[in-house]
Amino acid sequence: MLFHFKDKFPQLTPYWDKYLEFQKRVEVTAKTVLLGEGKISGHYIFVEKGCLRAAFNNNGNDKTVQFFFEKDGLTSFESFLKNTPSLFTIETIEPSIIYLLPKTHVNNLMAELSREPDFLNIILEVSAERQLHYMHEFVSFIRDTPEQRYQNLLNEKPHIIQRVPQHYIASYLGISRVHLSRIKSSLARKK
Amino acid sequence: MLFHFKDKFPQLTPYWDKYLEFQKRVEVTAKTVLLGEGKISGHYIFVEKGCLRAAFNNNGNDKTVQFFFEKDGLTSFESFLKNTPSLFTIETIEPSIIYLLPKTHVNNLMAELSREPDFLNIILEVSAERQLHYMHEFVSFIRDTPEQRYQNLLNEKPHIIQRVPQHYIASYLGISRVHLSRIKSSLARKK
DNA sequence: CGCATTCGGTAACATTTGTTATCGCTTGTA
DNA sequence: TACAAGCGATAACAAATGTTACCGAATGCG
Repeated sequence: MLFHFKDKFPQLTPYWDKYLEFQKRVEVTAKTVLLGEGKISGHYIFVEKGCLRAAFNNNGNDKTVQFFFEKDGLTSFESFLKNTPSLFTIETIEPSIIYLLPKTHVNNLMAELSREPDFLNIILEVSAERQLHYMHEFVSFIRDTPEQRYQNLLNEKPHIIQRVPQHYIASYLGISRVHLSRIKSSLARKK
Repeated sequence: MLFHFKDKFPQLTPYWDKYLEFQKRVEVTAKTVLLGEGKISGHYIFVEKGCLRAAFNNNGNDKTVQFFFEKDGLTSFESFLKNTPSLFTIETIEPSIIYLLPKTHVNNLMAELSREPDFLNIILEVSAERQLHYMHEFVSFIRDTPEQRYQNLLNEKPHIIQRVPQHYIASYLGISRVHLSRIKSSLARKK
């Protein structure tokens, strides 16, 4: 779940701030697991500083699903919503500063927010955005070659490529580390 | 946008029925285009009988994104929401009976629905479902081989494989028609 | 009926991608 | 400092997948 509540919906700032006191600030090293695959998500996670990824283990192969950076908020959506074991591990890539808001408070916050007249529209907008995000990823797999997918990432989200170790990006693109390396050198040759 | 309003949320039936009179019933042959790629979506589409697909043209290659059957409701979500050109064509696969509800009425219906106390939760549930649908498709591309994706489809949505021409399924799986044919005969040999 | 069109199977060959192994560079740490 | 571990480039080979072409069956239509 990817919210940018404060920046995108300033009218909600008072709500958000009210729950600041319930957030637990933690500083963690790189590769710290914030939520293990199979565990039930119990917090909303807000990235103050650093960089995280959501990933899962597939027969010993580590597969990255998404990256998160400063000001991103997230949970393992399905797990958080339905109280089911998380399909993903959430772990830091860099040393990071994280705020954790326990689920009970998230629920209270939601209940309060639902009285805000704009809330329905905000929810619709946020939901639509997330839906379109995954839809575009999905369509890209049907439509594009791995090389094109890498170029798209380079054009649309260069910060990911700059900040994230390459083998994570390879698994995110659905290809092997070796092949991503080949794609890069092939693109360098073309120029 | 995939709603099963009537079946899943019986409390909304009166609203739905009230707008029945504004729906236009059409009977169309196979391969009828209901919404062209690049056009702006102006209707909510409900499938009474038959089978549709959403697809797009990629350098002359036809790529299928999703299939729809009886009781599915749909629009080109992004186009409908933002009044932007649709990324997808929506067309019939079989001769079909379709109900079309013009956008203005959809908006009115939404406005009325938003007064229903359950509506926020319903919207959340529907949105979450759709988000998870696309997320699972996306994860499947990262995780699974084409052969596994075909088997998943066979296990989870056999009606698609039974009803839809094979070359549409191939493009939906992100592979060539020839390769899907290979996968099928390889699976047949294994058994 | 006869014909064109659509659809799916198969083969041969080309290209892409994965796997394994090796190397060098960097970084963290004992 | 020295050593191990992580990371990325590259090569050689294997496997997966795409492309093109051809065939035959089914279907729709004159």
